[in-house]
Amino acid sequence: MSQKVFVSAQEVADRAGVSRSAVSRTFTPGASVSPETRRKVLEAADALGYHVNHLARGLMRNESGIVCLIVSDLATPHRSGMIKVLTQELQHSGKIAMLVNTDLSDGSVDLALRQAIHYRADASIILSGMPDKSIAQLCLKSGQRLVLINRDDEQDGPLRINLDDEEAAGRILIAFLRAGCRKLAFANSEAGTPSLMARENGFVAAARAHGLDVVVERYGWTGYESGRVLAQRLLTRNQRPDAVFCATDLLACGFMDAARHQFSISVPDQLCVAGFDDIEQASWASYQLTTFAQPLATIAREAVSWLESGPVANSEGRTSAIRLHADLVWRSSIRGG
Amino acid sequence: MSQKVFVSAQEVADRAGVSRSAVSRTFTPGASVSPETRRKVLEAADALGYHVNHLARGLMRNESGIVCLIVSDLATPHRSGMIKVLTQELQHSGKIAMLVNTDLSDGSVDLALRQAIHYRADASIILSGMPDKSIAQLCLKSGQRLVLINRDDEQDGPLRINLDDEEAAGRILIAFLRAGCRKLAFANSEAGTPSLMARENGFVAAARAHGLDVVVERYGWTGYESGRVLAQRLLTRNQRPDAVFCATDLLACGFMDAARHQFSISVPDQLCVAGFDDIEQASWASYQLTTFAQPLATIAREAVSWLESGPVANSEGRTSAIRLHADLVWRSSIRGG
DNA sequence: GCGGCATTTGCACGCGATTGCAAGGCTTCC
DNA sequence: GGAAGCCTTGCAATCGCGTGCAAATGCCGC
Repeated sequence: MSQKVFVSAQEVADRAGVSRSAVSRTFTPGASVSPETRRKVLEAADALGYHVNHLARGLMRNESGIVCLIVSDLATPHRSGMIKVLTQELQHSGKIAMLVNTDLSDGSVDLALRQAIHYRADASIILSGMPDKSIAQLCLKSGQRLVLINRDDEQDGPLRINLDDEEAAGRILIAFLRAGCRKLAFANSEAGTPSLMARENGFVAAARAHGLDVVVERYGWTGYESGRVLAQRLLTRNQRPDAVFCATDLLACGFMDAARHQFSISVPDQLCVAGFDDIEQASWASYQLTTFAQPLATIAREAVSWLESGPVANSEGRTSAIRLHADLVWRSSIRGG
Repeated sequence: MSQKVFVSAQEVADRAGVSRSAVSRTFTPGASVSPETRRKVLEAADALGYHVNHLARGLMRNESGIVCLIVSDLATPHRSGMIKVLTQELQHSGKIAMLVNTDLSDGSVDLALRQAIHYRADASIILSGMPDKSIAQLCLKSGQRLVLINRDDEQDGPLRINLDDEEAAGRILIAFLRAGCRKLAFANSEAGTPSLMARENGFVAAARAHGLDVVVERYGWTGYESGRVLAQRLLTRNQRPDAVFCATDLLACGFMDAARHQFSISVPDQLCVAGFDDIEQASWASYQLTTFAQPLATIAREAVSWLESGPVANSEGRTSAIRLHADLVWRSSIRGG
């Protein structure tokens, strides 16, 4: 194997008997090159295995084609599903994803984020519960476009994509009522992110509108284990709930497991359960969880097409916001249907 | 907000009253700069909000700091867990991850991969079942370092990290025998990746060594649904198995669910089940699956430290291979213990 | 045959950084 | 005091590419 690995535009130019500019123009859409020259260049490029160096191109164009995904709870079913559709959509539009994992607590997060900025990423998509607005600020100040998914930062500039959590909460309440439930509970984590709180508040408000109270319990991180603890707390009360809306499918799975295996409560006969996200596990036979599906494909498409719309039209801080509808996926964790 | 977004080294140099080289050297570890100059530079840099442009640096140094993660089945619990630890480890060592999703079947995969190469990624880590060796070849030819995880390509150059699948299969056989099982089955997908086949072959061989036969069934993709189908096929046989080793936890979950909810078979009383990977769901109360834990942290550490060891010492194709041990995680899907 | 016009091509500069080389400053020692 | 040697520093070349500008080419109509 030769020591010299990459071919430069100069070498292609030499072989094709044209100038280096001609090579550059051949690979620049919309540039003025004659068919004949283009043919010669492409031929030489192919023979030499030439490819445009994106580092150099990004340097010149001042636009790298890199989109930075800033993610916490990476391994969670919902988040990984989101990453999957986002990377697909990005690749589809010729961009490439850089991944910044914000799970760690040491300084490496900050470091990686700065890294991403130093690579002059064109944009960042934040799917992180991290309440730290400074990240977003940093991205904006670096001239990146910014997409916030399921966060509700009151900020100018970014595209904000959210679900109509309150409305969904109202719908699930109706479903509980139809099933004959009256002793309502809401199981939440302590994360306190806007979407989680919207679900909680929407549920409580809807119940109140029907003259009903909701027992709200919050605990820990938004995961399976927290669901179990929440079940422990809610199912040992004097007035045991007969319906619980969990802020997340993961919580719901933990909740159901504790209810069944620990308290021998039958779902949905004695207890109706609903979740949110429609992760894969919600459809598993052991859960059959009624839940709300996040429109992942739509979210990804909206996000990427907004990014593609170019860095223009940014009328000095005009905020764009998209509010999407979450479909109710009906399964057997609620009676009736 | 001003139009000019980024500060260049020149501006820092001007403000600090030094030359551009001094600025560069200040941000290059090991370069020769006097404490006094360094102080002035850092001060100016801080005031102006200067950061090294990694695109330009990568261009000069011919090493970008980018590591490309080539992944299929991104949203799978095991894969997303792998990605999580890898990104953490990479960030920890000052590198940044680019994500290429190989799930799509259209040309965008190839495109994204080439993209990654065009960004002059220093290395690629392949966690993809994709049997396409050409990807690996392409990476190597581009002068990248390459890490293959749980694949067994017979190739020179890359670091290959594998588990001792056969040995693990032997251990689980012993567990089944201890539980009194004699009618053994193996549930596999049709993916046919080396590690899956190693588990199958190892299990069959170990059984044969004990004078026992194994019913092997393969179906579809390595996911929950396939597990259900496999259960359907294996549990309707005349001689119903009393122990099944599933090539993957996801298969095992589907298998258990079908066994319980569709065939009303009690696990582990009437059927012992084991899986592989130790995904989060394996520990959920509904499954309590006995399985093998992939040493994710170790894999990530080995991979990244090998990458850090630099592009040297590549004695023209010397292959490095690491074989790791998978710990058996004992839960209640097998009798006894 | 020639001027006018549109298209193509090459030159040369710039993007933002790294780095070899040589000049300059300082200490040290004879 | 002066030569030797080390540490700093600036100059200038380089990395691979994009692009404005002017020269060159080709085509058309008169």
